[in-house]
Amino acid sequence: MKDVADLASVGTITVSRVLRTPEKVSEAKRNRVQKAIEQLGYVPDNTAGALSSNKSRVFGAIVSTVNDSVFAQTLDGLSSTLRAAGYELLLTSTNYDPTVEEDALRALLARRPDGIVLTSTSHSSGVKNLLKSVNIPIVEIWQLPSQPLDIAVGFSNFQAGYDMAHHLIGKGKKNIAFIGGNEPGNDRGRRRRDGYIAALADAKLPPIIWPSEDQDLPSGIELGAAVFEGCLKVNPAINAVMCVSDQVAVGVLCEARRRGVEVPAGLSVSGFGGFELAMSSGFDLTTIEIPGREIGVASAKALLDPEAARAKKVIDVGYTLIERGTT
Amino acid sequence: MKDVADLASVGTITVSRVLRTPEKVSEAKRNRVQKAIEQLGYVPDNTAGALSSNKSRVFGAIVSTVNDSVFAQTLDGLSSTLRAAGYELLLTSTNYDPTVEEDALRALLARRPDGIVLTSTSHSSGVKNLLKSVNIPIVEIWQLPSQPLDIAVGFSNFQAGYDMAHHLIGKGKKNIAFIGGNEPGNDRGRRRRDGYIAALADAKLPPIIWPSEDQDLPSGIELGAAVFEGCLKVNPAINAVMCVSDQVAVGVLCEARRRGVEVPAGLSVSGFGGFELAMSSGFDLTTIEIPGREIGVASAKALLDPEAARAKKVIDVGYTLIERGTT
DNA sequence: TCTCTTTTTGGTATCGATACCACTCTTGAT
DNA sequence: ATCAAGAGTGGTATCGATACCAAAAAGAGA
Repeated sequence: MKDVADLASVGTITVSRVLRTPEKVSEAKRNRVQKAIEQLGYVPDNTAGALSSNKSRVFGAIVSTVNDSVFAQTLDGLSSTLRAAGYELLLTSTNYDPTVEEDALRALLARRPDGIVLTSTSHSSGVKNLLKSVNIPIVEIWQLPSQPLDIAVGFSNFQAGYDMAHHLIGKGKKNIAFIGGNEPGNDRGRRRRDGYIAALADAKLPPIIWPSEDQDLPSGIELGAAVFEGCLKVNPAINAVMCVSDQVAVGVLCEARRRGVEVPAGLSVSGFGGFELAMSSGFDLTTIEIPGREIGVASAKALLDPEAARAKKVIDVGYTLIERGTT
Repeated sequence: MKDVADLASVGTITVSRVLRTPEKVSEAKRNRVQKAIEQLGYVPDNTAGALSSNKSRVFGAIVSTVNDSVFAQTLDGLSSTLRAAGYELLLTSTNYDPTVEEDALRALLARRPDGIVLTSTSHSSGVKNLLKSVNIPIVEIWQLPSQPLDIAVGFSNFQAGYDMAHHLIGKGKKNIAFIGGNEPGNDRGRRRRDGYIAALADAKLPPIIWPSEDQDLPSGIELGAAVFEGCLKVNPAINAVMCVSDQVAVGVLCEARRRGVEVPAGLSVSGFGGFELAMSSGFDLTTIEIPGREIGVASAKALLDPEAARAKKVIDVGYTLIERGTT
């Protein structure tokens, strides 16, 4: 930076100002400085800037997994929006292991981020203390927590589960099973299940949940395929399955086709998530679509302007129940 | 850090050593320091450490998209391995827009990363110059470049395309079409296509490629579904389609089922990628599986020990052709 | 016991930017 | 012509760690 300043015959502080607040520098000097930067191939050192200004221009994200298409969209929206504003994203994933969260957070805080995004909503006390001790915006995303730490961006999984169950009930189905939602560390699926239970209770229908907590079954598509043997055979009265995710629903649909089960006449199937596959022509799956990218964009905005976001506290991006051919 | 040092009655440098090289500090002082750290809830400031040591303990990644399940696995492997070694990952995605790469790289370099991972292999001269001017390990992943900038980790898309085409030829198919691979900015699909062309040339068969470069068609599952109208109707002799990705292949299979086309008797279908769906029970798709996570782990290792990696220069993780029911 | 090596420890300068304050130079109003 | 307000500019201290060097302590061999 000194070299640039010398070449342009200005003080170092002017170079700094050209980069951060160019409007406060006269045009003549600004041009001279910019030419010098170009000429020397100068790349500023943000680590130094972070130290002196106490602003790192970096945000941290702790996500449960990047390996999920709708999560990935969120990350995408987050990172693009932040980058457009001149910020960068420090990414850490916990792989749904809650014990990793505190370590990850500590490592993140050592980088002095200007804000943090978290995907989980239940935190250990160590995590809560760490978050309280730093004075930066904290954004919890996806599941809206009942007691937000600071700012929350997402939607209500409970309500989504309720709505979908209500939709199936409205189609005249009386024996509706809920499939999945018992993965440890993933409380979002559980909330949807709770919404389902509430909707059935309101309609005075008995809930059927499969698999039970203690059964160790594969998740995803394979779980859906296993439904026929594991669940429908045991309880043949079931004429609708509400799946915790689109992946599971696709598994059910594939297997239904193979077995010649008619959908939705013999069996209604619903999904959740707006997974690409569910939207494509092959399946025509009724599902709840979550605006994944929008969650990312909204949380980026919350990080960039925490005051405005704190005024709202909870930003509900909502969801859309998309009725298609499987119900 | 000064507070911690005072509380433990040692110099600040000793505190620093407890954190970075604990084996060089006597046990008594080490314990005292660690207790003081705990007691004060001290979180070290890595931005300051980065400035003085010229080592940021952060690596940068520029990926084309996070929104792809196999890519996501790579990111996952990368980030887990780095975090285990005490490093963090700064993530930037370009969304397949090559013009973004230079900007993203410049922003990344301002953070003084200790190394960089790139997914694309063709770079603008500005990017190349920037990379040359910094003296840190550069790892290009997925597609193995013919002229690696520094270190490369991946596999040969050309060879994978060749092998799959060879497999189909071995099944007695004579009219094999290649579907997809023309998305701008994604040269990996193009390489697979080139491998396909080479294999067909070796077998003295004419290549059929759809859609052509100038056709603007949706990609992914929908492209597969469009094959029947757009391609097979025009050229009914085609009895095998080799798809650029599993997504496209799944689209073909769905549509084939609907139309009652027998697979593989009437039409062989192959995919690429090892997308979860292709491995699950519903489709039984012949595909090429890429060890996505392993690419991430291997590139993390290359970043952490660049000398060992540079000795090899190119790390080929290979792929596996998985023959299933669709061919 | 003494010397010599090795280990452990601390003081001070330093990394590269920005904050803060002070100063100069405009500009426009009186 | 004089003054006030504001814009533009630069000097210097500072952020919080580590590098480098020197000194002290501990151990080893005679």
